[in-house]
Amino acid sequence: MSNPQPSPNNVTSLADRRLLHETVIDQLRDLIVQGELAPETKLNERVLAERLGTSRTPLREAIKFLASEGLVELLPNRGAVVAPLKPEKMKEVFVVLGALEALAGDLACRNATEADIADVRALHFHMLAHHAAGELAQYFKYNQQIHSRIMDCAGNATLAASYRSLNAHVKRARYLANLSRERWDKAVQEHGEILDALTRRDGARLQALLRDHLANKLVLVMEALDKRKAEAAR
Amino acid sequence: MSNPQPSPNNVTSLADRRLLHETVIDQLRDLIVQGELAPETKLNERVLAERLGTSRTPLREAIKFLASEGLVELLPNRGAVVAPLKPEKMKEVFVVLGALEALAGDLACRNATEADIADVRALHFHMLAHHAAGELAQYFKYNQQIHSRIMDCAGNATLAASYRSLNAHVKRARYLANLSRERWDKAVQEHGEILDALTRRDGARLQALLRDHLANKLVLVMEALDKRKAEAAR
DNA sequence: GTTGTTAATTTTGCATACAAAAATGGTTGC
DNA sequence: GCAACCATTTTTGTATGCAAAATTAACAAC
Repeated sequence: MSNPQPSPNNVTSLADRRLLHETVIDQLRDLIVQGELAPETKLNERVLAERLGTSRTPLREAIKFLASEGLVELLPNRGAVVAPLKPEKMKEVFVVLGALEALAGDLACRNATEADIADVRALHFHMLAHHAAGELAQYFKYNQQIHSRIMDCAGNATLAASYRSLNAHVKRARYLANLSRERWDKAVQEHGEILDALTRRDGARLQALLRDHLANKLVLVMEALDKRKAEAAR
Repeated sequence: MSNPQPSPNNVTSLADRRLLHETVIDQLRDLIVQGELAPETKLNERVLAERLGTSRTPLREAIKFLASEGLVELLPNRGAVVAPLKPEKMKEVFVVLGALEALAGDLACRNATEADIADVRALHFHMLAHHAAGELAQYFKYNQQIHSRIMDCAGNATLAASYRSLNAHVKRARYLANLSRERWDKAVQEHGEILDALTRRDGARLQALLRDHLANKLVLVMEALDKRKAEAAR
């Protein structure tokens, strides 16, 4: 049997063999979203490629991909930089996100199964637990999951993709916003109302709540951006 | 006045010297949107690069960029194909576009200058002229410009970018929808009401009109897709 | 004829090489 | 000292080369 192992014991599933440039896209996106690569950082291809353990070609492909998402900006003949975190841009993003989340809330009230809503409720109580314990990072994680879950309940993958793309910008800002206890409590209370509206499948109310929730978050982010700017000035 | 004019005969402005891969992005997008590269066409890198007069590297970068826009799909180790035109996907896109256009309409009613509205009106009458003359291609052109113009009046570049990206999918479908005279007349009439609502800056009404207008367009596209599918079946 | 297997071809994915443009640094003239 | 200019270095943009994977074709067994 001189079979050179064509594929009898092919254990690697199709999902496993991810391509290098795809992992690079994810790595680079994480670096940007988590602030390790600060806004307006120049992306030196040689240095970054080495850091990510790859060559320039897949890195450049990843940069183009993220440029379309708006996380990096392309400067002709001068490479690329991490997209700046401009207050004006952030306002725009929140307005669009508001419309997308509102739409998702409305659709979710119509399309969610009872099991879906039970899942959101479970996440909600996890979030409450971390809020009570003062664990901000964990709180953020479940908070984010709740919003994503509602988005998924809407049953519109295109909507979800647009949301995810824009939400990356907001996530970036989160790492520099520090929540006061008062604001934090308020956000948690709003989440209670959101869960309530979803449970009663009151689409109109859920829309309004999500919009308000985002508007309050925008205030937080703007304050953080102003503060950062003030610090940069002195 | 020491105007920094780097070189006297530097006619090429910064916008002019576009990079090869940027022109490739636009060329490839046009090929897809205008249907020259049909849905599900395999993108052979060697062939396409030759056709666009470039090498594989810029082409691959362009493909990654358009993948993020959703116009092409990446198949690991199997290259890329033009994104299929699935009815399900189209429905999703229209729902999201509806929310974005409605938002734009509302913002436009608040932010547009009188000059902006006059521009839209001018485009509207150009469109009417081409409708009267039965010139479908020119009608589409002005129709599209009206919607884009309203989008611009909203004064939210992020919103506009999201709209443009999703709208590319719809444009693709347009090339296979053939408008009956009745439907065409109805669309034109709707445009009259849209212009009216904008003129009166009635945001709530403009939102509703734009949503309905899109819903009607969706019906057209779905019919065209069904028809195409039926033809493909026999 | 169909199915399964294997060799040949093609195509993709990544790395590298090379050319053009931009950034840097140093020198000169004032 | 400093501004302008030119040479050097670095970095980007594009093309090409090469290995791995996938597709195709050919062929054998049933």
